[in-house]
Formats: sequence, structure tokens, C-alpha cells
Amino acid sequence: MARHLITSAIPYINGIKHLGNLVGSQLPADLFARYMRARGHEVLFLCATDEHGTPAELAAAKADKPVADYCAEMHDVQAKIAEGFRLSFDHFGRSSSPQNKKLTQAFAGRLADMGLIREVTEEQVYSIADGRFLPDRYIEGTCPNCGFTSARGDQCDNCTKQLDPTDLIDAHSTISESTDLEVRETKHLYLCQSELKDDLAAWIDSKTDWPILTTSIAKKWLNDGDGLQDRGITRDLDWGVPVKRGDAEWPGMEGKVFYVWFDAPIEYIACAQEWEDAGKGTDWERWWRTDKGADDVTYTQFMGKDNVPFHTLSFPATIMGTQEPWKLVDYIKSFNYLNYDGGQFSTSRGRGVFMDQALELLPSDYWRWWLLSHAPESSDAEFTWETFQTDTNKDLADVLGNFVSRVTKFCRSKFSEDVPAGGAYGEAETQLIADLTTRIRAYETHMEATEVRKAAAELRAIWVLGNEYLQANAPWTTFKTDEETAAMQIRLALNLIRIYAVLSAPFIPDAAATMIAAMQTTDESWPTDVAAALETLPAGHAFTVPENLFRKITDDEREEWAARFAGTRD
RNA sequence: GGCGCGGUAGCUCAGUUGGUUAGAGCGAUCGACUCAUAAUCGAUAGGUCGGGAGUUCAAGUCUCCCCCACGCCA
Repeated sequence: MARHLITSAIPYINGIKHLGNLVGSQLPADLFARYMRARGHEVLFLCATDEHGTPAELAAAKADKPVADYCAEMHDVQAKIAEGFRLSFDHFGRSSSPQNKKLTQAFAGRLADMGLIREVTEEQVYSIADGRFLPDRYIEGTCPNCGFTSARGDQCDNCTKQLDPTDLIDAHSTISESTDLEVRETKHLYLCQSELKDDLAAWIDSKTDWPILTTSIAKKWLNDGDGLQDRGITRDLDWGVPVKRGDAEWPGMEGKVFYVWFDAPIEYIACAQEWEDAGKGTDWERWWRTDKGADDVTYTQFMGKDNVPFHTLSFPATIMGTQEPWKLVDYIKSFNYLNYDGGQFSTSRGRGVFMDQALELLPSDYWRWWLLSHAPESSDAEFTWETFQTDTNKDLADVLGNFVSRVTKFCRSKFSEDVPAGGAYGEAETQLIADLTTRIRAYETHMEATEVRKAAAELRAIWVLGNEYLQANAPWTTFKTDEETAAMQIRLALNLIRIYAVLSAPFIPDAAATMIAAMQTTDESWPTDVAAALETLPAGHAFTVPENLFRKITDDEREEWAARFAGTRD
């Protein structure tokens, strides 16, 4: 038995995520966690909401709520949706937790002790009406170059000229519209990532088994231009982890908070502490400290490609810089983007399907299956309603659902709702066992390598083997002349349903649970030995005929949904 | 403009270190079966592997140039 620490990129608190976000991190992470648990490994699967930063403050202001209340509510909303998609987090934490505050401050203090933090004095625009410093993108005005009236503080979107906020004519805050702005000096802390560049490069180079997508992005950031740049890790905001040096005040940093990208990945660690504090487990350091039992842990992270630089460089720099025995990631699985019907998903334009809407249309298994079997692993992938309809109807309803239906109903009508007795294996059964064994071993290999699409294809092929067997051996014909052999064939097929449930559970947990319940068993053991697994349900064992596992998506539904989620045009 | 990931059957994608007639699923056509959600199973058709040049006994696979799509950056 091995130990697997698994984390999904933590979704930002602001708003509900779309299907592309889901398939890029949480869903494949859940697949992997469920598989590893099914194989008997010890798993700690963590995720959380990323709650700090300006967007959360603004969203709260728009909702007319204190930011802490807003985040608490949105955390509950996201937690409920995650439950709806059957994401099996051992804990769904919050980056605003007291545990993360303390740990983030401890990391910063330690990095300062190691000489890896320096102070930088900068000039920044302060809005008197808003009572705060403004990030460049929250300042707008008229471009001095082209006269465009909605140029941003960092760049004019019309003529693409690089700007300083002070260049803008009639500069104003996009928060309050106030033009009462002034430039003030402010001090910030920088993490000296550049000093860790060689260590990071050596570490990345040692990861020869990582996906090309992951290492190519990391190396680009490491080597492009002047190489890895030091990074500001503080901001002049109210909402965030107060800047402290461990437990002590940090002179000159009063009223400042850590930048969201500094504290967010530390939440991966703090989340384990939250998990223990919530009474869900014990000894969290056993997962995170190699001096306290985590040396045998395999740590796998899942994320979209936009998160790769932070997970391959910034966060490892934070950990390495402490020279403390924190667990570093062993494998980073990154994903490309899922597009929606020829374009991008867009929150602002209401384009594409969002997680809450998806669950209103269909149960989570439909989405899990389609998204995982089309996961954007090698390149961007595309969601279309046509493929969603044909693929889920074919794979789930026709191939798997109908298999369960035809086997259980045939048995009920010709024998009874007990597993029938009699008959002996022949050549066909020996061959089936051999074929199943080959395919199940291939499935395991793909799952362990987090080759999501290949695993899905293999699972589907395993389902097809059942239909092939029935078609070739036709128990409905056999039954007319040789009831005993027909009984053996259908006993095998009933056992196949249990095996399919166990194998399929990581992809479609609800349908798998229905299948297990229908077979009236509690035995969810993995079919390591296929021949033995086919005798789990003995003759005389009672079962029930379940409702159809999956219904089909109609053409009318497809058309209606395609129209409903097309979004507004520019 | 620079960089990155791609461009393989109508569609979605596999193709390891270059090596026999380029694969799978869907869709299409034909056939078989009738237990089952008008489900299933089999067979067939369909590709100058983006274009060009080169290296090699041999290139989808390596090198160079170009074209296209997407993304990131400036």
C-alpha cells in the first residue's frame, strides 16, 4: 500500500466555475483519488477556495456584503456544487483560514531569516475616495497616444501602447470613478526567486517523466529574457493575510497583506491542518513533512496550464527557500483548455455551461464521463452539444446501461431474481477472462499514469467485451436447448456487472453505486484476479433489476441547450 | 513581432527510441441477432499523415523553410 497526497488547483472564490475549469483540475484529480483509494492506497485529497485579492473585494462590494461574509457564502456555494459533482475531497478548505494565515506568516518569516526576502520601495497610485492603493488595471483614463477613452493603467487596449498610470489623461478609479488620485510611495516585500534559479532548474530537469506541457512552460519562465524574476509578495489591501514575520510584526509593513499568489499555494499545506482540526483525520504533518513521516508520500498536483508557472517555480521556490523538510510535488499533471463550441467559455458573456447549470440539466455522471473521456491533455479540446449527445448516449446508455439492463431483465424473465446455478465454463469464457485481464491491466496502467483519455477508452472497451460475449454466445438461444449453460453464461454476466461497477466508479460513481446496490453486494474489491472476481456473486445470490442507468439526451433537448448557453454576442 | 502547444480518415483523437499493407471510437453503408433503453454484435468504405525541400536502405516519426489555428508575452 502506498500513500498518495493529491491536490487540485484551488478555484478562486469569485463566482461559479465553468466546465473547462472543472475538467482542468478538480475532476481529473478526483478520478485519480478515487482510483487510488479503490486500489487500497492511503489517499489524502485536498482542495480549497482561493479567497484573497482585489477581485474578491470588488465582488463583495458589488453584492453589498462584507468581504468575509461574501467569501463564506461563496465557499458554501462552491462546496455544494463540488458535492454535486461527487468530488471526493477529504477536505475542502479556505485560503482565508486561520491555519493558512499562521502558516503563510511563518513561511514569510523563515524566508526572511534565510535572506530571501528584500524590501522594495515603489510608487503607486492611491485613490483618496476609495481609501486604497489601486492596481494598474483598476485605473482608467484617456490614452495620451491615441485618445482612446478606456485605456487602462498598464496598457491601452486600443493602440497597445504600454503606459504608466500617470500617463493617462483624466485618470480615474474604476471602482469609484473618482479622479482624486495621487502617487504615493509604498514599500513591498519581494521573494528572491532569482537566487533559487539554479536549484529550481536542477529540480525541473530531474523531472523527466512530467508532461511536456508542464516542463516547457516552466523552462520558458525560467530562461526567457533575463530569467526568473523576483516577485512581489505583498499588496496594499485590507483583505488578505496580514504581513507578519512569523509571529512578530514586520516594521514598515503595517496595514499590508501578502499577495494572493503567495498565500494560495500554502493553503495546500494549511488545508491538511484544517482537515485534522475539523476532526477528519490526525497527524497532518505525516503528509507534508518528510521528517515526520511524509518521505514515503507521492504527491501529485492537478491544474490548468495557466497555473503551471506558480506550481513549478513560485511555490517550489517558497518551499525550497525555507530549507525545511516540506514535501515537494512529485508529479504535476497539467491540462490545456476546453473550448465551448468554437470559442472560449466566457463568464461575462454567459457563454458556455457553468457547473451549477450543468447539474440542473443532467446528473453528474454524464458530465464526468464526457469531460474526462475528452480531457484536454495533448491540446485544447472542444465541447459541442452534438458530440456530448452522441457520446453519452452511445457510451453510457447503449453500451453500459443497456448491458446491465439486458442481463438483469433476461435473468429475471428466464430464471429469477437470484443468480442462477449450474453449467461450466467453456472456451468462450476462458477467452473472455483472458481479454478482460489484458484490458483491465491496461486500464490500471493508464490510470496510474494519469492518462485520462486512454483510461476512458480502455474502460469503454471493457464494457464492450460484455456485449460481445453476450452477442457471440446468445444465452437467449442457448436457453432453449441447454438451460444449464445459459445459467452459467448469465451468472458470469451478472458478475460482470459488479466488476464494471468497481472499475467504473472513479469515472461515474453514482451509476457504479446503483449497480452495486442492484447486485445487492458490499464487495467492491478490485478485480485483480478476473476469474476469481467473476465468482464473487455465487449461485442463489439475490439481486434486483435496477431502473435504466442512463436515459438518452433527445435532439430537442440538445437544440434547446445549445441555444440557451450560446451567450450574448459582442 | 517573439515564444509555446498543435495541424493524422466526415467528426473526436492514438501513433513509444525513424522500420513490415498508418490505428481506435463516433458517424456512413451492408449484414447478423432479437435478451435489452429502436439497444447489441460483425463486416465494409473512407487518409498524397498542413505544404515544400533535405538526411537515410527506410520518415507521420529527424533537419530546414513556408502556411494555418489556438494560446501566452511584448
